[in-house]
Amino acid sequence: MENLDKIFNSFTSNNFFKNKSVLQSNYSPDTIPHRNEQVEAVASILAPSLRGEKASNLFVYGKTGTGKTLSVQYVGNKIKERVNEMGKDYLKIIYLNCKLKKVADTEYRILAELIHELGGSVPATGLPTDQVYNKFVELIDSKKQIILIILDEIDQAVEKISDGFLYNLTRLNSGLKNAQITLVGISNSLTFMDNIDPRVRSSLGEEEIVFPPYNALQLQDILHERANSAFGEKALDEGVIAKCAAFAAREHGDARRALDLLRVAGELAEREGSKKVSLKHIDTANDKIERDKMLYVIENEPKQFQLVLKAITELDGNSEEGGIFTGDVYNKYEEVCGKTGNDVLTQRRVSDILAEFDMLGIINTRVISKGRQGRTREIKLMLAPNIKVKAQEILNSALDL
DNA sequence: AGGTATTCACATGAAACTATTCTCTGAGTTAGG
DNA sequence: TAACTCAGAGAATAGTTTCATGTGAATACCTGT
Repeated sequence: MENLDKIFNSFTSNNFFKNKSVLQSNYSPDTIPHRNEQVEAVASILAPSLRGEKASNLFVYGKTGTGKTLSVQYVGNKIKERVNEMGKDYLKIIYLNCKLKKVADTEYRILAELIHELGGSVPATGLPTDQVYNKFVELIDSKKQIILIILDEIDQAVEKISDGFLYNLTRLNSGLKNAQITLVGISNSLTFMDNIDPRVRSSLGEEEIVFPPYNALQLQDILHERANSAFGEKALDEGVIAKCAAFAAREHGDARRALDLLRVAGELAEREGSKKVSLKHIDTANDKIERDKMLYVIENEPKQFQLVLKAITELDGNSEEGGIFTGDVYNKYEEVCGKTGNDVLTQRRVSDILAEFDMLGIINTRVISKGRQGRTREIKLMLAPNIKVKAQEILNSALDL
């Protein structure tokens, strides 16, 4: 029991976290370093809504962790504040993350969510979509107002739904007498606009802003700023921030990643009861993040995928020299299916599953020709030994072995 | 020896099938007028 | 009578199978020296 005391003590006495929430991903800071240009651009595009006029639709691109969402929300809040100061209420801002499953991954659900945000309500199912549209129109057109709809991760939604829905949204304005809608789309994919209905492209992309990735120096600035309010004095070793920034810069300048890294490193140091975050903690944190991400993916993979992965992990290491090939995996996979009483998929499908694992980075494959022995994929399992052990445990319990 | 043709063991594509989830429609139900 | 609810028909979707075609190089088979 004295162990418990030790754990609790390290949390109460050694509080070098002044305010951990600053490092969490949903925290929104007062300033956004190195994004002045973009923030100003967003602001000037959306500014007309201050006067109750319709602003141009805006489309924002950029990789994850480049501050897109943050900047847009920031500007949105400022505008909203300003409008409230002026004592008006003709502006409504709705933020919707299209990636959230079960909330916004069908046209119907997105609309339902929008209506919900506006204070209306619709049944979870049962109504035809155009009626939901009508309800939505009715709701917003009841008075003169500007509706600013921010659709985050819009590429995810379109992938699932099709762009017809965006077309409908952009066309909605022409049927409105009082209200006007401004759409702000945020996309992680730079090529998103390329395969979209031209009509949608022209109306949604009236204005476009690209968010470039941060470089290592910029990441350092960001980290410094947040670290100052997150940690107590002298809680970080020399070079900790530089190292975090360097790690994240390697991953296309993902600031979120950098902050996660710093936070996890801090948590590790805290748990250890050490007074400072050292470089070593960063490495451990990096491993841990990587590991947790991998294991999370593996755990949530569909059963058949897990069966295939199980087959690969069994072959990995103990297989005779020369690597693992598709045929080997398939045989092993059949065996595993037999043991666990699962249906056996065709080789064709397993081939696709392998390709998907490749995409996820769980395995690495290369198509090689072995001459008379045919053509196949050479497969390498990309899990570090300690992760592999853990992964096998997860697979075994998921497959009741 | 040098050149061609075969052949293997899958890769890669397209289309069709299937089970599940969504959407829509109309009948039945409810409640207010 | 209008609004709501719900079951079932029909449409969309994801996961998978079937069928078809493609592929790189080791190996087999020629061919002429």
